[in-house]
Amino acid sequence: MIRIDTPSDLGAALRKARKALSLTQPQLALAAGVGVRFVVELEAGKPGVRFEKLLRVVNVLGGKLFVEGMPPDPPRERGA
Amino acid sequence: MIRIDTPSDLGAALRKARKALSLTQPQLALAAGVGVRFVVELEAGKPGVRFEKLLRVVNVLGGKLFVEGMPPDPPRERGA
DNA sequence: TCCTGAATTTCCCGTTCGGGAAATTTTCTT
DNA sequence: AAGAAAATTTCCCGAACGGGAAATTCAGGA
Repeated sequence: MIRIDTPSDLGAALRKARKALSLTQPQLALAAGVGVRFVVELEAGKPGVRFEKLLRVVNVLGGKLFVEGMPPDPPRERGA
Repeated sequence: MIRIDTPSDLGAALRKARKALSLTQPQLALAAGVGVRFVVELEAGKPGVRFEKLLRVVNVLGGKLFVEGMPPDPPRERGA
C-alpha cells in the first residue's frame, strides 16, 4: 500500500512495478492504450498527466487506486 | 476506503465528501487552488482531469490516495 | 413573479499527447 | 573491461483536451 502525495510518488511506484513485471515502456504503453511518451512522462512524475490514462496504466500494472479519509454521506440523518 | 476504478467513481466520492463538508464548488475550488469548472467536471467523472489538481482536491477534502496491488521492488540481482 | 445563490456550459488559450527516430544511458555478453 | 544490444529519453509539429473566468441557466425563497 503506497501513499500517493505527489505525481512523483506515483511515477516512481509505477516504474518499479513495471520493471517487476518485466515490461518495457512500449509494452506497457501498448497494453494501457497510451503512447510511449506518456509512460515516460508519467514515470518522470509529470504533474499534468491525465487521470484517465494514469488509471489505465495503474490498472495494467495490477495496481488499484484507493481514496481514504473522505467523509461518508452528508451528516444529514445517520443511516436510516 | 473507496476503490477507484473509473473517473466516475472518484467523482462521485468527491462530491459526497464535498457536501459532507458543506462546501460549495467555488469554495472547494478556491481551497484546492483550482478552477470552479475543474471541480464540476471532476465530479461529473470527466476522464481527462489532470492528476496534479485531482490530487489537490482530494487532499483538501481530507482524502488520501493509495495504490495497492503493485509488485514490490524488481527482482534484480540482489546482494551481489 | 422577482431576487439571491449556486451549478453548469461556453469561449479562448495553453497544455499535453502522439509517432518515429536519433541520442544517451543502462545492462548484459564475450 | 570493451563492445554491443536494448531500453529509455528527447525532439518536432499538429490536433485534441483541459483550465480559468464569465455568462447563462436552474432551483429555491420572499
